[in-house]
Amino acid sequence: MEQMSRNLAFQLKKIRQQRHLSLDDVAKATGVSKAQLAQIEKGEANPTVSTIWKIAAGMRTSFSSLLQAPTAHFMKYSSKDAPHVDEDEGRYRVYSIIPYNPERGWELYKIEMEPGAFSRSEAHTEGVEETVTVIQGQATISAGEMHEFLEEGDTLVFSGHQPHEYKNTSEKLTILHLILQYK
Amino acid sequence: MEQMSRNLAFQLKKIRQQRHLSLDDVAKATGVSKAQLAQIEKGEANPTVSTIWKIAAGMRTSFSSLLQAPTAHFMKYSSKDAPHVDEDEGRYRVYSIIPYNPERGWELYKIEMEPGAFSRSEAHTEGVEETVTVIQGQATISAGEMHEFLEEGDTLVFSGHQPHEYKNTSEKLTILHLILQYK
DNA sequence: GACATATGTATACTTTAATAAACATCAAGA
DNA sequence: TCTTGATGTTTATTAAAGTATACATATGTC
Repeated sequence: MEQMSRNLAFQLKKIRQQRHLSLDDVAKATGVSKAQLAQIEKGEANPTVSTIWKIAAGMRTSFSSLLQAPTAHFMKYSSKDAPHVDEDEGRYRVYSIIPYNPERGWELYKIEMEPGAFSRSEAHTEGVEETVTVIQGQATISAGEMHEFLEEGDTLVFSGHQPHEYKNTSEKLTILHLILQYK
Repeated sequence: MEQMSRNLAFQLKKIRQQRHLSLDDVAKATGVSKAQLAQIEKGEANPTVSTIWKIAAGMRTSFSSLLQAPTAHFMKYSSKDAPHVDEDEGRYRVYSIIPYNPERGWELYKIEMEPGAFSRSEAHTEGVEETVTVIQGQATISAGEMHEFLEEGDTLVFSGHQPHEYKNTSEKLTILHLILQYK
């Protein structure tokens, strides 16, 4: 996404201004054209790795510091446009609340389960951790050989590298929040 | 440089193979074309940030882990093709032994000073550290208000954010190794 | 053996990143 | 006021990133 372009925009501009350099100076030091640098600082560019490399090298800085997110944002995610997927004939519904983002490293889902609804997931890749909180209702969660019954307010954390199951063992609609954390 | 492309090539291939995915799988998960992914894995591509973002997001991984250098290399730098710059009418010569590299964060120079040769540097940007080792001869180094006389085998470390001077106070050729470290 | 499916490679094309040069803007200094 | 120089912006062109499609090569399976 253009998230990264904005980070780069911010960091480059910051470095350039801290060092009191003009676009021409930076162009000369990095070998990247002035026009392109201007575009990058405006966040209107989608540079290649080699361009970023040239900037990092010329400015004597690192990739990470160039691509670092500046500070906290103020970002609203609306459940209106949250995409969702159904399972178990529509009785198990998964809504993506916050999609995965490489900077963040995790994603957030809301899960709605009709009474008796059931879902089974195969083992994810190594290093995935699931954190489930029961917002409403009750659920039984199994991972490998372990089983746990959860009520409203309960939270379970488990490693997702093994097959696991979600089941609504109550008589009413159960709502979960699921955080998937990737290493 | 294509250093980064190689890191990306290695890391992507590693992830893909660890997870037993085909290029088509990754293409579908990331939204990046199979052809481009193949190129990237061969290290023959120079992807844009948005492409890397798509890969990181689709693979549920981070930028840093994708761009991480895999393991130690085995890389020879020849002093033959080391560029050099002269000062003080050719009596102060600076050879770049290892050029700056964003992954490394520092660079190495060799400095040759004829007897009496002299060089003055303005303050560098904040966070630069200089490490000077006398390989041969003697030198007097000043940084701000501090002065130090160095003989063969001596090393001096100082902060480069103030004006500093190098001078060969001996009767013979003095050779220094200079490491410039950037924060 | 012939067919089907899956996987990586090569090729033709479209889109766009990157450059270079001209242009606009502004602040000294004569 | 009129230059002059420095700085960022705009525009036209070129170089290459990215896509889509077709191709080659296996690896089963009937």
